[in-house]
Amino acid sequence: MAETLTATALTLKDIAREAGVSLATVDRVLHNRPGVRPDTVRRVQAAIERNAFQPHVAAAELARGRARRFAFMMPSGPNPFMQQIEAYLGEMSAWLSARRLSVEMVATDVFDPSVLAASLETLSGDYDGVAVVALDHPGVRAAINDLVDAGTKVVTLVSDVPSSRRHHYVGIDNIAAGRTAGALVGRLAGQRSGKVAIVAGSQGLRDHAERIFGFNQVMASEFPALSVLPVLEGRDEDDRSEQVLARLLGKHTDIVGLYNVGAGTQGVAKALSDKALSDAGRDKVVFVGHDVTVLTRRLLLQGVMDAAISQNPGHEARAAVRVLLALARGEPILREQEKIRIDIVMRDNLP
Amino acid sequence: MAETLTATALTLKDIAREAGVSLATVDRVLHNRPGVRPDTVRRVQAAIERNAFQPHVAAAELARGRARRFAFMMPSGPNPFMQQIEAYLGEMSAWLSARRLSVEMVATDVFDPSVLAASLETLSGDYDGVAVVALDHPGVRAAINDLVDAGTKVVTLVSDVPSSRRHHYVGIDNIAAGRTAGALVGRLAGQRSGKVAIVAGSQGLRDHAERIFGFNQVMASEFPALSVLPVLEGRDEDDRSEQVLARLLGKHTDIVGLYNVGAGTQGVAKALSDKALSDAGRDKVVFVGHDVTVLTRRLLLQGVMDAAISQNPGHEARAAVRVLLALARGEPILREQEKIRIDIVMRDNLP
DNA sequence: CTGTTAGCGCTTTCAC
DNA sequence: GTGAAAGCGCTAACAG
Repeated sequence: MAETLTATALTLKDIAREAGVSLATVDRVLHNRPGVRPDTVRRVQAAIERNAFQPHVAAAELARGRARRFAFMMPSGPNPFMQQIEAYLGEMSAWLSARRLSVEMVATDVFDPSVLAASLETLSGDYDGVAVVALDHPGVRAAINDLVDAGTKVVTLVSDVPSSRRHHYVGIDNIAAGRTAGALVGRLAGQRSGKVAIVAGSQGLRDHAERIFGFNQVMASEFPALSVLPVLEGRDEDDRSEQVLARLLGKHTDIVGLYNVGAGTQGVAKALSDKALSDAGRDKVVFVGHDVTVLTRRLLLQGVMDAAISQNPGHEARAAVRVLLALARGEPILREQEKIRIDIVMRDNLP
Repeated sequence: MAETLTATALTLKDIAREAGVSLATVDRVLHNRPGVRPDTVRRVQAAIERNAFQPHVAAAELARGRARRFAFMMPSGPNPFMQQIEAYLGEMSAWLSARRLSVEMVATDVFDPSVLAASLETLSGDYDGVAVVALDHPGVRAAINDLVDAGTKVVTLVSDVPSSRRHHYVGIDNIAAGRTAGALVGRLAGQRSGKVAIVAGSQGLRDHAERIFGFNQVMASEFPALSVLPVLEGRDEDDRSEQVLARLLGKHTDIVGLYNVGAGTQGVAKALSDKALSDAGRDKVVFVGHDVTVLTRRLLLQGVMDAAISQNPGHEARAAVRVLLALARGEPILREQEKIRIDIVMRDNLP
């Protein structure tokens, strides 16, 4: 009826006694440090495993004594989603300082590869870990690899550079996110047939490109009654997004669905509601976008937007910190815990 | 350009010096222990605040030395969702023992209030914290309050007893979950009109009742073309769920949507697919249920089920442990982190 | 290659 | 009321 989960509370000293060696030797084996004879290693490891020994993290942390410094390299400029991540990092400050951790925010132009690469290089040596919203570009990849080679733990955040040797990626699977968006547009359009528009920031951004890829995949295979129009690029800006979309809506009268891949949501919504006014009787265009911000929350509540595909910014902020910490300490990463899910947010499950 | 989040690393000793008292006194003030003159308290508090002092958790944990024991009281019997929670607790075992925490699983008949209350009473005194999947009943409420009065930290899990003095609830807002289900059934049904069926375990269960309430709310206000049939009760059992649903499907030929509130999914799916065979040409019934299990995952992939409303069992398990730990240590709870979201899971965003 | 030892920053007796 | 001092279980520097 009652089942216990836990090893008994042994200490290094117990293991040392059992293996017939000193504390220091056990410590060396525990951290695979050199300078121990192979069969001493085996003897100690046997004792450790036999007892399922887990060193007490609090004691280790205290003894190590060193404060750890992490840097977060974020896009400069006003991106509401990034601001949310920064805000959640701010909320962790008590948690951080109770663990003698510091995180510093570094703003840079992440869209210019050479600027981003240069900024990354300046971080070298000063930090135990770096989280970076990265652009997938050879220069950036090299900068990341340099950091890694210098012993810094590197985590890519939101946007990945899979070809680099970064230790971990904290963010969603953007292809799956695009597929999810496609399924939603298709399903919510019901029996209707017609055209579907896509507004993206730029197809040069890896995450946008991947989302579009996933979206098209689903549309092509599952919703033959809907045809996808060529991708519009709004550079994540409101004005430009509004213009390009308004023009498209003018040209095609049978648009039933819209996928907004990036930001520029304000402009997209504007173009859409202008159209709604002009063709009163008709069914509303199904509108799916990304991320829950002050704006998208309002649009969802108003029924202008039907669903937002979202990655929880609070979770991303905390996961990035926890992963960097685990990497720095040499602890295992709880993959299940740190995985970022693709959330579907509609009016009734707004967080 | 670079903004730092963190207090400088002061120690108790620094505060003691600054306030002109000893370590012990600062410690007493820090934990509002008695035996300190009021104005000494003020002086010390001033120093603490002036420096935004945060005691080092690792040092505190180490010095306290005591291992903490938590109990999880879970329903006996094979409920896949509960089994997932237990499995995720199991995965935490290394994490737990590295912190000298133990969690014990206690199975009991949570559906019988007197049995549950009695089981809770037996826990008194032995544990620092208890997480319980609770039935909302006066006897259970009293048992929870007794535990709280005895100094045990109590967290309700998945199913709440809001009228008790439990310290925290780890679970979703079931009314909102029901509303989300309603919105999905309604939206996915498209332009169709017809009837909608509900299969629940029992309307006596608080979470089921709340979900149904939310579901009906949305149906009534937003989908006038759909009419909801009286709730079927399947006791969360496959056979019974299949029978009652099959009968209903036979009686009404115009059922376009189905909401399965609890378990018994296997039976529900069976009844549904039998019907699908019999009326080939017609549109499939929109089927929305709860939780991602081996079974619902398969049904989603097969397209039998359209969406699952889900609460992340891994997150719930970890949140319950973290909340109990924070309560036991007297640390603040990160509400944002511990909040359980209502996930909408469709085929393409299966976790 | 291995052992000894001095802390890390708190908590907790036990004296005063 | 308040303070002094002995650890908690590790790590790291130094000795051997």
